[in-house]
Amino acid sequence: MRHQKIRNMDEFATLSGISRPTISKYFNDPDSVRSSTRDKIEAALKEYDYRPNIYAMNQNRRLTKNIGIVVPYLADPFFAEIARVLERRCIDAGFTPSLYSSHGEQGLENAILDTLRSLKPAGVLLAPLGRASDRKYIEQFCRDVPTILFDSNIEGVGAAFVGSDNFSFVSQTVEYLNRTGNVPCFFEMRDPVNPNANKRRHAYLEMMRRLNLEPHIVKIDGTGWGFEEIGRQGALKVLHDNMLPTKTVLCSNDRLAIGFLSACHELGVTVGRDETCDIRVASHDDHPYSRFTCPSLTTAAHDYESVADHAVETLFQLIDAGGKLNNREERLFAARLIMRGSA
Amino acid sequence: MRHQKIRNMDEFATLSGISRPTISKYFNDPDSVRSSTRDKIEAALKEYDYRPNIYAMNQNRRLTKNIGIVVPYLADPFFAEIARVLERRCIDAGFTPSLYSSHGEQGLENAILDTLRSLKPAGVLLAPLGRASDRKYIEQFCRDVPTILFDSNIEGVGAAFVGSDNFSFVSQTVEYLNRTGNVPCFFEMRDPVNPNANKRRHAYLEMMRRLNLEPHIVKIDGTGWGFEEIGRQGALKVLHDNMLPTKTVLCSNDRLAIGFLSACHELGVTVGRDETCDIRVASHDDHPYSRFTCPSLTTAAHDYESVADHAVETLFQLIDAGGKLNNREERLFAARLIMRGSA
DNA sequence: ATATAAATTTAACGCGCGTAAATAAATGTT
DNA sequence: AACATTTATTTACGCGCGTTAAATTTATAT
Repeated sequence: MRHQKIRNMDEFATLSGISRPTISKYFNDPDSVRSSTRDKIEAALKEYDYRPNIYAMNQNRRLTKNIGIVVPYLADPFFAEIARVLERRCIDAGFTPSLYSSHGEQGLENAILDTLRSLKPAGVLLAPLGRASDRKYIEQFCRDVPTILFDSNIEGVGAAFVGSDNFSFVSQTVEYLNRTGNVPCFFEMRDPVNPNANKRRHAYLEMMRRLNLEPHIVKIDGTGWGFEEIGRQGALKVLHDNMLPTKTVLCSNDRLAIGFLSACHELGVTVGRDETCDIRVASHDDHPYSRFTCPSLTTAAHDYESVADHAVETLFQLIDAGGKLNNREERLFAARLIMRGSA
Repeated sequence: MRHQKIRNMDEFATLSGISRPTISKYFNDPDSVRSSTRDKIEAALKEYDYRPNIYAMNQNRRLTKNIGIVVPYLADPFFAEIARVLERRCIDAGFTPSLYSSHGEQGLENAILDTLRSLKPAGVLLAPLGRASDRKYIEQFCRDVPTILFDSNIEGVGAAFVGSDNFSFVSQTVEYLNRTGNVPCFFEMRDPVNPNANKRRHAYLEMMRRLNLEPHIVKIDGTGWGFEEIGRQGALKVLHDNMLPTKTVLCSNDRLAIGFLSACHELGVTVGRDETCDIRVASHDDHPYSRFTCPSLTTAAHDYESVADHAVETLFQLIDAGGKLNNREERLFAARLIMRGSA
């Protein structure tokens, strides 16, 4: 590699002995040029280490190769994990993903959408805040930019939705808990930020109805995205007041359950499927830390890979179709029950 | 707000009654224009909702307003948290941060640096992979792009380093553990990826020497960034073989400790500061989940805010200074001991 | 009222690349 | 070998904004 600095594509074209439009074509799709010229270009590329100016590239292009990925809360390892898979898929497909976290704030979510708008991305994968989202703002954004919603649905917004089937989660845990012991009560936040929480509550009620059992819902206070602490405080209160309606607790999500288990330990309440234990606790999401809780958490796992794959695939279809799909697909993936120590 | 679409700055200039160069000046620094014209521009901005094309903006500018933030592993809530604070600081200062995770892979770290290079950022905040980093690659990058290293130092690379003082972490935990009970052994991975791990081991050995105590280091196998599982497997083995040299365990970091506690629970080994407990466990980092382990984890906390503030401040100085600082400062922040249930 | 400084306007060029049309060359087919 | 087809070259324009220099207007100070 020579240390000669190359200013622009013209210079590189001269040095590689290929015309500039062909070089341009190569960078937009290496397979679009004859293999012999491709070899020449790549040889020169090794020799001179030239990279086209991305700003100049994108300014005059119909569509950039950028993809925006937006999650509501990146400090939640669940979103970090799914973002990781999404990023990888985009890179493999030749796109340049950029990752954004709304940090649970509506203002930031809107600001991110503004930023994305000016990035002129080929498409966007958006997991909205949920109840805290500015629906109209997102709606307008989705009209302008090809967007797939994931994780948390907003009815009718975006070209498609890809997520997990909350009924599949809850039906499996309820069925399992009921079959292997006593009836579960449902432990959740009073005002959940995420619409999945509502779907899960409804699924619980529906399952209990089908099984001809009386449902019990335990609602705890707290706002924001610090679910573990909220779950812990709620559990401390419920356990202390002896207000648990049943000896089996089904938490709406793993992060609440992590807090719940922490409270149990603090109060000396033993948790496990063992007969000698005081209570059982189960949950949903298969959070990356759920296998390291004490005891390890029985939960229902997202099909991360499928959700990510299908979201990205749908986005690529959307991009290929020019930004519009005929009908708004809502694709839900089933959960997988993970039996561990806690229930 | 009228729904008229504005194509470019020229059009917006006409509509707002201000000349284009002045509009351009305004977007580069609103305070650089007279307040009366600023008012006119901002009135028109509300009316027409125009945003300059960022690609056209950046292509012909010496320096963009972009700042790159790179962390080794975003699924680790510690990095997610510090990234959150860094992002916020950059936004508040009028910059546009973009976040990248190396996902523990050298290839990806290098690819991210390539991407950043073509983004022509004003500056970069880089937490390198550590031992897995391609030193020469990073060195070359830092020569071309104003870069501040944080969390994990590479001697002589980058314009400055901002991180935590590992000796401060370990000295406090060792002193505390020794004072309140028996001597701690040091639990760590055999081949740690992060240079902080080595500093912590040395700090442990030094502290034990000062206290005239015999050091014991327990090294466990495992590679990669799945520290919890590595800690768990290591602990299962050590506990099963009864190879723990002392009844107090000081883990190199919280993620290992989370795995350790999980193993203890599985094997029925009780953990806590209480006399009746089998062992005590402490650690370092004050990981976001360390307060929710069972029992909650005694640990030494990073001064997140100070590290983030100082890293960003130093970067801004670096940018103002035109990309070069006279001497490479290495700034370390002290830890704060957090006493919880585990030790 | 005048001198001076500061801000704005006008006019124009350049940045690096996308893209299109016409032409030329290479490759494939019979 | 003649033809059709694919691929590359030449030429030229445009994208939207940064930036500069000179001319002009406006604000501030004397």
